Amino acid sequence: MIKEHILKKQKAIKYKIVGIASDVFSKFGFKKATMEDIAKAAGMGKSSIYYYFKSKEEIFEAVVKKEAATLSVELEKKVINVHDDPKEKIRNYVFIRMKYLKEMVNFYEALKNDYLANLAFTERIRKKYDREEQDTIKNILEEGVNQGIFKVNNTKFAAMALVTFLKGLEKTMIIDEEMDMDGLEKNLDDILHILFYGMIK
Amino acid sequence: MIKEHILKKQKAIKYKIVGIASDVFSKFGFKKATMEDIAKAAGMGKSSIYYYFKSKEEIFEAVVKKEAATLSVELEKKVINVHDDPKEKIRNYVFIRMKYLKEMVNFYEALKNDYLANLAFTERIRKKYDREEQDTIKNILEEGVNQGIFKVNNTKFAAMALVTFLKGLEKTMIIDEEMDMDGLEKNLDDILHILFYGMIK
DNA sequence: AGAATTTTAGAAGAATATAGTCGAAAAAGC
DNA sequence: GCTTTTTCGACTATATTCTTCTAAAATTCT
Repeated sequence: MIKEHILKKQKAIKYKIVGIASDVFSKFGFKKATMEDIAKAAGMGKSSIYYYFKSKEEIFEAVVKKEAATLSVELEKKVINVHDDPKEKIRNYVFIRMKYLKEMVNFYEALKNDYLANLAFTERIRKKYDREEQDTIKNILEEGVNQGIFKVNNTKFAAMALVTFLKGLEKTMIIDEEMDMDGLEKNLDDILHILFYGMIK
Repeated sequence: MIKEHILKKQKAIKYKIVGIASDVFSKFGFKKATMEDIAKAAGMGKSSIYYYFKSKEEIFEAVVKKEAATLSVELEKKVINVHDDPKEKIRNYVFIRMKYLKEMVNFYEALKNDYLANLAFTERIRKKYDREEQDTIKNILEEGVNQGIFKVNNTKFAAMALVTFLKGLEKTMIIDEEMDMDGLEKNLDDILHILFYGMIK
C-alpha cells in the first residue's frame, strides 16, 4: 500500500517533471523531444521518469492539461472575477487567449508531422474546456446586455461565434506556418473595435 | 565531364540549400535537424540533397562558412569602411559580433552533446577568420591612436585582448546554458564604457 | 527528334537513437 | 535493521535516420 504523505510527495515531483517537460516540449516539439532530454533537464535518470509516468504521451498529456489549467486560472483572475466593464473583459479574454495560443503553438508542432493521428488525441483533452470557454464568453456578453452596454439578441450564438473565431485562429496558427502572428496581434484590436462598435449602443 | 554553365546552376542550388539548411539548423540544432527536415523545407527529395552534398556534416560546414562570410560582409560595411570615429567603430564591432553570436548559438548547440568531438571540426573552419578579426580590431585601434583619440601602446596586444574577451563570451554562450544573454547585452555598454574611459585621453 | 547529360525520387541497407523494461542498489521512513 | 520508496544503469526491441543505389524524369545538346 502507498502511504498518504508519500503520495503527496510523488505528486510534487510529478508536478516538477511536468513543468520541466513543458519547457522541453516547448523548445523541441513533441516528436523531437526525447525522454533523455526531459530526464537530463530534470537532473535524473531516464528510468526515474518512467517511475512517475508510464509513457512519453502521458507526460505530454499532463503538460497540455497543466497549460489548460493555467489558462483557466489566468482567465479566472483577470477576466471573470474582475469588475471591469464587459467590453474590457472581452478584450482581455481575447488577448490572454492569444498569448496562451502563442505559447501552445510549439506543443502543437507535434501535430504538424503526424497531423491526423495526433489531432484526435489532443482534441480529446481540450474538448472539456470548450464548453467552459463558451459559457464564460456568454456570461460576459449577458453581463454587458444587463448593464445596457451591449445589444446582443442571442448571447449563446454570439458566444459560439466568438469562440469559433478564436478556434479558427488557433487552427490557422497551427497549420499555416506562414502566418504573420505579430501582425495579427496588432490587428486584433481593430477586429475587436469592429466587433464592439457594431455592438455597442 | 560537367559543363561550365551547369556548374553555375549547381552552385546556385547549393547556395539555396545552404540557406534553407541554415534555417533548419538554427531551429533544431545540428543533431535534431534531419536530412528529411532540410529536404522538406527545400521542397525536394532527400536523395536530391545528397546529389549536392555528400553528408549532413558537409551541409553544416557550408552553413557555418556562409554565416562567417555574412558576418565578414556586415562588419566590412558597417564598421571597417565607415568614417565614424574609432570609438564608435569598436562599439559597432562588438555589438554586431554579439548579434552574430546570438544567432550562431543554435548551430553550436550541436556541440553541447558531442562536445569535444565537434569542437575540433568547427574550430578548424573558424581559425581562418580569427586572424582576420584580430587585424580588423588592430586597424581600428591604430586609427584611433593616429587620430589622437586612443592611448594604446601595443595595438596588437590590445586587439588580441579584445578578441580573446569576445571569444570568451562565445564559449560562455555555448557552454554555460544558464547565462542571461539579455542582461549581458545590456551590460556590454558598461563594459565598453569602462574600456573606453580607461583608454581615452 | 533523339542521344547525352543532369537532376530527382523512391526503395533499401546499415548504423544509430530512442522508448520502454527489469532487477539491483541506494535512500528514506519506521 | 527491516520495509518501502526511489534512483540508476544495463538491456532490448523497435523506429529513425543517414546514406547509397538504381532507374526514371527533366533538361540540354546536336
